[in-house]
Amino acid sequence: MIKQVLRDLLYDPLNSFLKGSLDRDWLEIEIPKQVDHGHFATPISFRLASLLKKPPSHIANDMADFLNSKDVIKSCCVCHAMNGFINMTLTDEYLYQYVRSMGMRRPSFDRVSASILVEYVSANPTGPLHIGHGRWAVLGDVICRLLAFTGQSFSSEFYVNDAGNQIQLFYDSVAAVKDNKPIAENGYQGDYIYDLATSSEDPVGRVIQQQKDVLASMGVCLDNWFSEKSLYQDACIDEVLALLDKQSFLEHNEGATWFKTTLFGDDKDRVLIKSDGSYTYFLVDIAYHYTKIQRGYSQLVTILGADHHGYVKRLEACVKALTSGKSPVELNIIIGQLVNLFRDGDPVRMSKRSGDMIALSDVIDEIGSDAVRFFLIQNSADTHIDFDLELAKKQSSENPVFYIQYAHARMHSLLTKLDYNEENQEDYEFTDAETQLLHTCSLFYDVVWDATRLYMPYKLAQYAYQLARSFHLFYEACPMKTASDADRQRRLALVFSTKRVLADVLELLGVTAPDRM
RNA sequence: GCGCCCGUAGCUCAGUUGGAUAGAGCAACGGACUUCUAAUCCGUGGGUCGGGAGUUCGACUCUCUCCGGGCGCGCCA
Repeated sequence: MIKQVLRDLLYDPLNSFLKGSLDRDWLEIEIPKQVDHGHFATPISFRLASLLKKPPSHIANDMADFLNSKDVIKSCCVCHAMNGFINMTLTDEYLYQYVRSMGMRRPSFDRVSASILVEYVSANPTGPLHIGHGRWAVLGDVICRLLAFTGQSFSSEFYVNDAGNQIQLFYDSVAAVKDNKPIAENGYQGDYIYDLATSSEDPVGRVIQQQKDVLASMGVCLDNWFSEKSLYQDACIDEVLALLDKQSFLEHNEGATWFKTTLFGDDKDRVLIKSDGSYTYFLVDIAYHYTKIQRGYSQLVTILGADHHGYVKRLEACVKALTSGKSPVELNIIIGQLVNLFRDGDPVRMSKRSGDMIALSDVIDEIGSDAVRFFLIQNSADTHIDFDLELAKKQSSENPVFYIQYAHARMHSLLTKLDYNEENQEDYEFTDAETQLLHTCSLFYDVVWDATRLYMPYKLAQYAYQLARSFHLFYEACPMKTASDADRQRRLALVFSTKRVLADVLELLGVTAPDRM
């Protein structure tokens, strides 16, 4: 990672400047918003101001002078102090060699956690997935791709709610249609119920298969599909009750058994065994989380829709109680805000119970997996998405997916048509547009790492756009066909490196990187 | 009533341990195609960061309060 490289480069000189009192964490590397402030900058003088009792600008000036006097810095970087910041401009050759080295090997990323389980989608198998499920799916999938890319130990899982009241209601609804009886008031009413009723196959099994197929059609494959029903067959529900009881987390009241979740910050205590003796969903879910912990995961990542955020405190209480007195397990819940579908500005209804809903599969059929994935991943999970189907279909500059893919197609075209020879590179005098492209490329691993450790995959989508933009700009400013041999080979080398980065980015996003469009 | 999320340019959004003159894209307007793919690029205009108060060298960022929008608050799943 380039920031790490710079931090390592600056640490020793600055530490000697400060006579050995430099804390590594203070040496923060930023990317200036304005290009004339250099490629990178550090605001370290602000941190040191109170310690040294000098104004930041003085400290920055002294440090920049000191750094520029050091041969090891001077060979790769020019430092200049401005407004208290130390701005750094890397030499073209250093930047180029760094970007080139990125293609040779990946850096060794830190561990996020010893072993991670990512649970996502986990929709009820009582009907088709909708666009919101699509969002959790892409979120989870890109997170998993990032975890794999950065060498983490992890697994992904879909929790199948194939037991309980809703399932019974679903079976009843299908059975009613088969018997030519009306579906109950609170039953499932969609057209798909009538389709399912024409088959002798188990409707739940068919819905699960359909969900798998839809996810696969958008490039989402989970490692494990965990059945809720299987929990009833194991002894783990009893084990969980015994475990909670032993630690006095349970309470019997009004004929029911309660879990004192208020001990762990919940608003009120929750029922686990109803007065009629049946189990609540929550109890079974605790058993599910018990198995996660038993399976040895040290971090549990769970993606929930915003319509379930009221459940967060309960889950946190559950994990805290189950690990009480043991080594802690980190629970990391990501809330994805809801998605509203629009067509030409008009909202499209998505009620599960009514017949007129648009399923995720319909959206994928209409606009394609690439566009669906990109539109669902490009914003922070915290923002509500208004997803306009007509916009996503447009093949124009309004549509970022095409902008990015077109960049890749252009790169491929250049490299095949202009006969790039990797050995011919010897010129390191880059123009502004070339340097700017190199700089953007150099940030790739840093973006990957931020997106991974913060569980913010949208940062990667934004980087994809930024990289495509840098490239299109370079493309306009730097002709290759008509350039001198030296210019052409230097630029093609840059195209070659950029293409590799962009292909990696698109692979991480699960969006195709077309060679021609 | 309580809890979580959001409010930044006409629109969609970045801005994450508080730091430079608040940034992009789209849309609008004006330009560039005998070309390596114009699905592109260049230029212009556009802001009381929802309102107010506080914390300090410094606040879009932290605290409080109010306003507006979304979603939750079952012995449902």
